[in-house]
Formats: sequence, structure tokens, C-alpha cells
Amino acid sequence: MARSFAKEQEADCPPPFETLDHGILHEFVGMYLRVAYEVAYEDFTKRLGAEALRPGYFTILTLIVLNPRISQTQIGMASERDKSSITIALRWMEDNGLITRHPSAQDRRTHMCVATPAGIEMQARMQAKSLAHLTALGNAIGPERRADFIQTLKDLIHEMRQADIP
Amino acid sequence: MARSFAKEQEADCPPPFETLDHGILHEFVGMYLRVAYEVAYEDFTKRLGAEALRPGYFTILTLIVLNPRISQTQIGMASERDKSSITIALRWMEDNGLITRHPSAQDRRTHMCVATPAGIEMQARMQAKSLAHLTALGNAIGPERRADFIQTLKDLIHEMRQADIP
DNA sequence: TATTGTTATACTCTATAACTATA
DNA sequence: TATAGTTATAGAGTATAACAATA
Repeated sequence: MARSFAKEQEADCPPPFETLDHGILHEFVGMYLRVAYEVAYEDFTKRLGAEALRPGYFTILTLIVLNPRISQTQIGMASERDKSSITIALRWMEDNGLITRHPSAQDRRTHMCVATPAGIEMQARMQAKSLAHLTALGNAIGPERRADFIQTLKDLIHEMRQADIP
Repeated sequence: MARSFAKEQEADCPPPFETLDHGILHEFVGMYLRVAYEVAYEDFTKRLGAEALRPGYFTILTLIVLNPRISQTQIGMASERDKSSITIALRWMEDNGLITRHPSAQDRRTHMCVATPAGIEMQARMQAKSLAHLTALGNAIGPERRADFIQTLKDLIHEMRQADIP
């Protein structure tokens, strides 16, 4: 109601970019979350170089290194994804000598994932390189806001999952 | 180095889920940004219902309602996307009577986007419904942290874009 | 030469449902 | 019956490069 639609329409060229009104969009966290994710993803891949794994694969490999014998379903839960989203990554890592998989003696449905020495090395190398990425992120966030920001993200995720929508 | 790899490997079943170690992954903002985005997206779509537009379309429609005669390129810049990512949405909105497009008299390459009465109504209806979504987000974030959280997200985006990687 | 909008293509990320083999 | 992992498929998001029309 603040704007006169008919009057605005009289002009015959777009409005100047600097004067664009975003209105309520400034409150929409979702859009900023998406863009922030893309920016963080790009920084990670650029800093780690082409020979490194992508962020999602790094997450999986790290979970396997830190938790020998972890199962695919556990990896999915720990990284907040469905188990089917992980199949291809695990096979690729197995084919490339980063992990091995062994059926559990107690439940032959589950395959225990274990990092090979090459996998452990890769993870260590990537983790070392990723420190520059984390530093860049920390500086962009502001060192004093960093811990609270991460905690807020985690809270947002868990609170929103509980909230049942009418 | 804190763990004995050989010893861990002796067991024949996966470790209990509650004891899984995430290590440095707790510092990786990127993963939480992705999950938070997905959670926010899902909440938006559930609260607004099936007859509403998706979040990305709502962003575009809102920009057009608030800024009559905005061009496709301007919409792209304002929503941090390439202009090619918007073509399909604009055609859909035109076909469905939410907007009209008119070549500018001063530069016939640019098409000025203007919301129709139906488009204005749709945007108003969605914006009204979206308040519940924003409230849910605000509560999940914590009302006292909300403004700072959004500002931090914006800072993160703009700082990381400037940072040139060696 | 440069820009607007379009198209074709491709690349992230992800999930669901049905299947198998096991439990 | 139910679960672990696989597969096929689909859907969300996005971008790049080349093109015609126009500046």
C-alpha cells in the first residue's frame, strides 16, 4: 500500500538497481542460508585444490577415520542424510583405496567401513589444508561471533525438526 | 593419534551410534548451512501449502511487486543468481497471469516485469502466510539472537566473496 | 564490442520406493 | 516383519557458454 502501482507503471525503464526494495525478503533466512552454503562450498573446494575430495566426501571419510567399523546407516545419520545418498561415495572410496568394507560377523547385513592407510593420509592432508578454509570462515563470521553462530545453526536445525506444522 | 587403529579393528561390529566422534566436523559451518537451508525450505513449503509458490518463486514475485518494471538481470542480482536461472520462473509467472513483461522504450533489450492484480494478491497472500514460518524460524533461532544471526549470514556471504584464494 | 534474455547442457545437493539378503 | 545396503529415478537448487536482438 505504500507504493502507487499505477503511477510507477508510467515510466518506461526499469528502476535504478540501488533503489530496489527487498521488503520482507530481508527476514527470509532461507535465501541467505542457501547463498552462504554455496559460498562456503566454493571456498572449501578452491582452497583444497582439485586433487582433494569434495566437502561431502570429506565428511564421510572423516567419520570413517574417527570411527572405525562405522556402518553406512550410521554415516547417514551422523551427516544428516539418507543412507542411499552415501552408496556411491563409499563405493568410490573403496575403488580408490581409501576405505575397505567388511561384513560384520554379528550381523552380515551391515558393512563395517574402515579407512586404509591411504585414506587416513588423505583425511589428514585434507584436514590440514582445511584449516585455512576454517580460518577464512571464522574471519568472515567474526571470531567473537563464531561459536555462537555455529551453535545457532545447530539449534535452528534441531528446533525446526521438532516443530510440527499444523 | 588419540585412537589405536589396530585395536579398534579387532571388534566385529560397528561402534554404538551415541559414541561416534565427529572431530573437526563440528567446526564445518558448510554442512550445517546446507542442513539448515533444507529445514527452512521444508518448513516454508509445508506452512504455505501446495497451492503456493516455492520459496525461490516467492522471492522473484516479491521483488517484482515491490519494484515495478524491474528487469530480469536486476532480479538475478537482487536474489544472488545468474539471470539464466530466472528465465523459466518468469515465463511460468507470465503464463499463469501473475506478471506481465514489456520491452522498455529506452532499451528494447530489457523487459520490464510488472505484477498483475492476481500476482499482487498471490504475493500478499503468501507473505501473510509466511509470517508463521518467520515466527517459527525466529523461535528456533532465539528471538534475541535473530537479528545478529541474519546479519552474520550476510556478512559471511559478502566477506567470503571478497576473499581471494591464493 | 557489450549487454539482455533465451536455450541447451551440465553439475551440485538431496530423497523415495522397490529390491536383495539377511535378521 | 523389519533392517542394511543398492539401484533407479526424480526433484530441488544452481551455473556456463553460445546465440539473436539490440545498444
